[in-house]
Amino acid sequence: MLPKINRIRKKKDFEIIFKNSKCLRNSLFILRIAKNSLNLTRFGFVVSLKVSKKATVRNKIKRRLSEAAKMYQGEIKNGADIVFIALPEMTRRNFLEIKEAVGAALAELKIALKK
RNA sequence: UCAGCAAGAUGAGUGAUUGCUCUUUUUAGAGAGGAAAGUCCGAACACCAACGUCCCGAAAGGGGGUUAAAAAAAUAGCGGCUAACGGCCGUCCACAGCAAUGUGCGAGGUGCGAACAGAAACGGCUCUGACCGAAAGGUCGGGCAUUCCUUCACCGGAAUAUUUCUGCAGUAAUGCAGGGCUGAAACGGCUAAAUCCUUAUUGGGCGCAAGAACAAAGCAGAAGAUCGGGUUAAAUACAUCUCGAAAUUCUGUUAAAAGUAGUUCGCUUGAUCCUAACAGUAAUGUUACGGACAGACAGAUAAUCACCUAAUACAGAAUUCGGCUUAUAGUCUUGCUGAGACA
RNA sequence: GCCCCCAUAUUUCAAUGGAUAGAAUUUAGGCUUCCGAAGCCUGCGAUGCUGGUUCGAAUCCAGCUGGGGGCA
Repeated sequence: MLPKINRIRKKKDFEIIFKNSKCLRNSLFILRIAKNSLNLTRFGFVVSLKVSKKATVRNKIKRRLSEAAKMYQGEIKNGADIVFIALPEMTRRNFLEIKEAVGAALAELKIALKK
């Protein structure tokens, strides 16, 4: 799990990010990214009831996404809020596949941000 | 020994590395369940309301207490347990089963629904009184009241006075056995609801997003990353036009009230669990220099490896407890049934 | 998290516990027309699932499943 400071924790923050953020989508999840005024990278994870009815499954997806995000944390420039919205396809994938997908998505974003 | 059925228990452990939450702060310590689930019941606690209610006060008001009545709804042999319950335990009876055991169709009444068929499942039928008629039948009424027994109560039973036949048992209610008849259906007719009525008991509303404390941002102007729409040949390669939303930054000016954003409390040591002793058939209760005990708030309790093993299921605490219901791999225990073998 | 509601043809709605679950709409075929539309006729098509009560359940009772709403 990521420490508390690196998580997005307030409802207002989520609202701001959803209002003005860039969007990226693949088969596993939707990714939204926005700049923040802090000198930190923060992550948020959304797993709705539509993904799975079981709380254990939802928790597992959150933990896996969190772990994947943690591995790439160092490569991202500080000052970004990133939100992952999980899709139902998530339930059928293992950790390695999720990790690869997260890596690919973040790499694509890094190029976009540099320019 | 194998197979099956029923009931119950358990729901892994140790070490290392990395990471998270809380408490301590140098260290270290603690960290999901038997169902945490469904939200089907019952309580605690909190606020609100009302009063057949009490205390303080001159009053304003404050602090307790209760939920009487009515309505919705629930329960129902008898006795016990519990804070309470629609729950649990014991027991009687009835039913099911070879049995272990399970079920509760267990308060009282009405007898609705009933086309066809039928003597009969209620605009009917039977019994009975009066009148009309030769008869078949028709018309108008009655099926009450009293006494005794029984029940917490409502009710019910018996006699005056009656609901298929025979036999046996019984004071009786009724039970058992056999016969006859009816129909699609009856352990029926002698039955019977979860529908309707009555009685007794329970029963105010609302749920921790309850509720409490502290308490910012203000207003005007300017710039504006970025996002969305429009225009357009193209607006998701970049630059550029226009409208709207905007994190953030700068400047000026900011009295009170308020209780918003937010923060903190509520929040976890309690009708708690384990162990032992005693009381009790049991549910359960009492006692102990005894032991154990997650507390988050976009929400922690995880990942990897090794050893070990039968360890592969269902599944994630959210104010807290007591139940019920549903999901559940593997292992273990007890009882029963069937088959085979041996004595 | 706490508290509630709903489920009937493709869709929108009906239906005292009682005969084959009804109407509009959709859809298929036919009639009508030179061809369409409209109209007329005929057909297909449903009680979310599993049990229980009952002689009989869309309806009553219990448990699941799937949708939807309110409360900061």
